Amino acid sequence: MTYLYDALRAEATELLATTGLVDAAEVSLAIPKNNIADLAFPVFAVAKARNAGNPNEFAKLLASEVEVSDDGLILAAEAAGGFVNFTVSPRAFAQAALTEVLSLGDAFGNDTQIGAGKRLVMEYSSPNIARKMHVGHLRSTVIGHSLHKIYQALGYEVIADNHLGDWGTQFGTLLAALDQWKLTPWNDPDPVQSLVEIYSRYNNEARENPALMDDARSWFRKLEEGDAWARQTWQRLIDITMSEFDATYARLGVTFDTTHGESYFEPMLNAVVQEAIDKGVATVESGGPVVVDFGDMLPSCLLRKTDGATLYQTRDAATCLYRWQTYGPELARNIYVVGAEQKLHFQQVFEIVRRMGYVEIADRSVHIPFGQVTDAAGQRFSMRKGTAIFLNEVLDEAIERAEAIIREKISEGKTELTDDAIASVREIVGIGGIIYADLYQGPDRNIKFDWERIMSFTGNTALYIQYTHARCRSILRDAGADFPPHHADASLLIEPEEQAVLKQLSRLPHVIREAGDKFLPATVAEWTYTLAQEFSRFYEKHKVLKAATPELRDARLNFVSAVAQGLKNGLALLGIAAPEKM
RNA sequence: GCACCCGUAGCUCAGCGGAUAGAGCAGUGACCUUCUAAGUCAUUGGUCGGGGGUUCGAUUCCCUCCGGGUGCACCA
Repeated sequence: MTYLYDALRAEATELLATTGLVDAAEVSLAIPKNNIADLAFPVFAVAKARNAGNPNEFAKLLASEVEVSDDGLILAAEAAGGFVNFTVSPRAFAQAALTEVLSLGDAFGNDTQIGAGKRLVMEYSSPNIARKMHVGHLRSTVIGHSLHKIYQALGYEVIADNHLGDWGTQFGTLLAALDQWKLTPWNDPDPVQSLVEIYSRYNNEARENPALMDDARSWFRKLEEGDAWARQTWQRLIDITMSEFDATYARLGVTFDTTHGESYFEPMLNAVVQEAIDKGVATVESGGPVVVDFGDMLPSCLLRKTDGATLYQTRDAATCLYRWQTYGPELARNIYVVGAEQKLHFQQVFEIVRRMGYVEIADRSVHIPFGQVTDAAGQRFSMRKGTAIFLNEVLDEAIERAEAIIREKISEGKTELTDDAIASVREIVGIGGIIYADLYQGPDRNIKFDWERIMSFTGNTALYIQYTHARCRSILRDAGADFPPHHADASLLIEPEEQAVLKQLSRLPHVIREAGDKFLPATVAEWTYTLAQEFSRFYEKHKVLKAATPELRDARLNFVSAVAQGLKNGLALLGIAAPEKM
């Protein structure tokens, strides 16, 4: 897909190449700082490579040799320091920019050729069955979901997998408790909460009475062996937990294509361990444990314990191989959105797979790590200490805070909304705020969970972007039958504020590609925020409905429509909704 | 001890080889009879953790030190 953004760069490159002073391949263009120009070519590297002397002089020479054409997008080339700066022709640029946004609509920014014919597996969220989702699950869910949207925009067939924690001795514990105490948590008002309490109570009692743990282990063994009641009850635990998780995902707008929990891979583990041994990747040590030694490269790890049980690494190696076998060579990437504390784990898993001879999938597997969510004092939230904040509580609180600000604006006479509209807008604003607070920054840092910051109602927030979108839609509503206009001449949009908005709009395709390359939704968040900011500056200074001429009014109506579209598309890539009115 | 991540304005973060280091919040001062002031404009605030090095040029790359976080086989 060739966008205006691409055409502009191609034209600048061509202009430079036709001077004969540089080759097209040597030209790498940058976006200038402080809006000095629209595109820049830093000549330093080329000047040096060609022994062309002083970069400032070389830039002057280049700029003087560039001959712009009358029907091109570029108006002029000027030297400034060691740069050749290009400025666009405002009318032609406005025309082209507006046309592509309005004609592509929801698809504006997408470049489906990039991923065409390629598949991509993404593992994210991955909570544990019989537990509550807490703030710690938010990051994986929200980052994963946004990347999911971004890769779809790039044309990949994305398979989102929720890798549930649905296996392990904790299920033996729960089965033992349910059996001994004859409990039916599925009939309780908050079944998952009951499971959490039952689990905790059983473990507490087991501290006094170690025989209880033997019972738990024996129930897990029965589960593994396929005991009918154990299997049926285990499935029931999954069902009641998933019905709660699904409700949370629905609030966040998150969906998955597969939910292959750890149990799904259980039957494959023995074969994987055996294959690793056969290929000399792992060795059986005296006493029985199966060890992988990476030499100086990485700390060694286990594929099988002395008691014969498998480990996390075993399961993830099996998962990785399963995906490669199931999704085939079209699988371009196997992505794990999992906390940074698992970094070493994934290095080990990918290296095991590589040493087993599956180099392609090892190369295509990537771990997207992110920092932890801590409390205001920088302490980790702990389930055990009871300091954990549950995800549903976070969402409830966000929605309440959103409603409070909405009602405040209504009471100040700033807006009018029906009760139905309030009910919808508070969700969009509250949940959007939570998502944006996580995505607007890169994933590496730890995040201090701070209500004042994540539910701020001013500045760089989802709310600001949503508000800007609502203002755009409001203008279009007020235009009534005049929108869409029959004839609109976008070349009238030559005010600096209009040009700034259009330039930002035209960069979305580039931003989506970059976000995909860097696995970084924050790139899209920043673009969307900047677009809202540029539009707000326009909005402050210029009138749309009361523009000086009917022609200008028509052009600006289309302009506003394009901005709304851009804001909506940007937010959608983050997994955030754009309200029509707020 | 070893490995990885982070350290940029009072606070939260962009920028990651190029032009005077940018936003938001907080502070100060303006702007609503005019399309939603949830906004806009102006302004205050920086030895880019310290020190070396590579480079025409370093917040950005390399080394080293300091501070904070995380991980380092029979948990996941």
